[in-house]
Amino acid sequence: MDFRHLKSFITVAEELNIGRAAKRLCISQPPLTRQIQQLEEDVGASLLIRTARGVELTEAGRVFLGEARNILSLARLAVERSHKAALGKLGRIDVGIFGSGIFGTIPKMLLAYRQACPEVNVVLHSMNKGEQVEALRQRRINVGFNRLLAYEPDIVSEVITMEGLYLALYESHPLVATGDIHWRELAGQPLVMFPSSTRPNFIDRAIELCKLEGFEPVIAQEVGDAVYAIALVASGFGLCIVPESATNLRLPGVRYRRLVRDPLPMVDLSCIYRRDDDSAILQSFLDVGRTFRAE
Amino acid sequence: MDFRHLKSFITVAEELNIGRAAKRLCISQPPLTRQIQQLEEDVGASLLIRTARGVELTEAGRVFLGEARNILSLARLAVERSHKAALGKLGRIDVGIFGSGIFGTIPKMLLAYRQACPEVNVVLHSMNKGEQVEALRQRRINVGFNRLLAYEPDIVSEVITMEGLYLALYESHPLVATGDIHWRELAGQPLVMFPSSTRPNFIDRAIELCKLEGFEPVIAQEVGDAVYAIALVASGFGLCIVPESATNLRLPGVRYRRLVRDPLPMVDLSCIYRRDDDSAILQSFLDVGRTFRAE
DNA sequence: CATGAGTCATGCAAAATTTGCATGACTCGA
DNA sequence: TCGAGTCATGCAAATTTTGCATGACTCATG
Repeated sequence: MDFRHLKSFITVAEELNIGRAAKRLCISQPPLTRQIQQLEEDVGASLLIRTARGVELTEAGRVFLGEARNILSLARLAVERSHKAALGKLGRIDVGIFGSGIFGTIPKMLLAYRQACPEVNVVLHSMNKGEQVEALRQRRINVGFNRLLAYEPDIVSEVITMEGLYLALYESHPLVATGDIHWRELAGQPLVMFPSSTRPNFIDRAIELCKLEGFEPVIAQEVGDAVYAIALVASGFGLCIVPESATNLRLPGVRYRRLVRDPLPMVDLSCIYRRDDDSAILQSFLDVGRTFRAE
Repeated sequence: MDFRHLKSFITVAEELNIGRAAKRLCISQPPLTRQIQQLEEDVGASLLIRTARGVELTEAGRVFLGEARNILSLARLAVERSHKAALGKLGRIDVGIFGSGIFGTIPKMLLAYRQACPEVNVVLHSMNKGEQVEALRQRRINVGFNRLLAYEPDIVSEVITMEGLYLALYESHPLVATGDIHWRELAGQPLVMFPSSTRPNFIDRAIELCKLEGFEPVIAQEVGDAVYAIALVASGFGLCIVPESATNLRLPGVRYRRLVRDPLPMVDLSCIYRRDDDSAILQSFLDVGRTFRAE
């Protein structure tokens, strides 16, 4: 049994006449007759009733006709789906994402990817930078999002976007009255810092900038996640330096002001993946990510 | 693309080595290599990554592997289902049945058929004798159940069972006291008669027997259906001659007594079908019916 | 660093399969 | 009775598939 047999049988069943079916299939009648005979022998049942004016379907033939159509459409689907998989438009991608990554650019990018490749199942895994690198190596994720990654030989890091830094203040704080806030004004202010993940991290970067301005920051509290940090700001614990994307988290009693100095302090949002990963799905994902970088 | 390509690909995907797969398929390695190449060209995507130790699946290959397995199992199923259809064990059978046929032998037979051929969809249609013959000719039903069918050249009638006749009486009737009731005792009793369908019918038969006993029956009421007739008996309208199977209908206030004379009056329950219908489904249905006749 | 075992790919002739032509056997309506 | 139309079959030609020999390449190992 063969796809050719199925196609032939379907055509014969549609024409109810072997000669006409042969014409439609662009072969002559005898080979078509033989194909049907072979098929019947293979199936082990008579599929056609030969009459003087053509053929009729037996019950087995009617059943087989339906099945044959199913099989052929499934075959077409198989080719189509393989094609899509080869283009990275079908399958599954596991994405590592840090706690506060769900604000700002990343969800927009995921949404754009979903529209570009609706048949790819995107699975998000919450993990910090170190866990992402480990998970990439163990192939538990295909791609990760983080900031300030130290160089790793087997990992590629692509900057998706650079973000300015903002200060989160409780609304009764005197600095709220000003517009942009210069970094030096952080001197002496109690700061809530995050995250305490693999170095170099966001805290190191903030401390470094304070030193450049000539003061040691006052660290009121260290927490693991931006949401916790901003919640503490809301209850008056102190101020908090956050990347621009975190300002999308609106909590009552919290205001955000841009932090400035020369040069303007910024932090990257990057996409990381295995250097040896040439899978189409990763490529299609990165392609969407790169359109964001271009903006 | 054909089934051979799919089987080859599945084997290669299982072995991850073309040479070993070829051994399992009992062919040499070069033709298998070519089959995979053909398949890849047909699908329009690379399915395997050739390495020094064998092959790996690409993402398209993984997707195609799943689809190929689906297709092959569907193909096996197609053969199996056609086989079953050829044996009359799969499909649909439309059965014509008269109103009071749902008591007694017919439901037992339908149950037995359901167990014998669980994949045949049995569709019941309520219709009287004349409608059944018409529906058979128009192929709206495959088989019908009825009694006392007059000969029709294109219809075969097979007796499933012969049933004795019973008298339905309201419980306060004097004849309830006796055991079997002789036909002659019906003289002068008001009778509820059914059904008034195509002749010859059950009424004709009853009247004929009355005349043989030398009296004209007193017909209190004619109704179309046994259920109505027995309901009228329950409310004291009169007595009713019913086939044995109808005694399975128990209504409060109704008693049944066997009707006797010499020879014992009986009526057939028969199965009818088109003489030119040689479909396997009908045969499988009749086979079950015939086991009932044998009892 | 050379070697060798193992892999998949390819050229080519032989084998197997499929096709088309000619024709047969049969049915059915004019 | 005949003729047009159907499916079936014998046979040689065309096509496809196969196996053998061999090539190109990778990688572990001495």
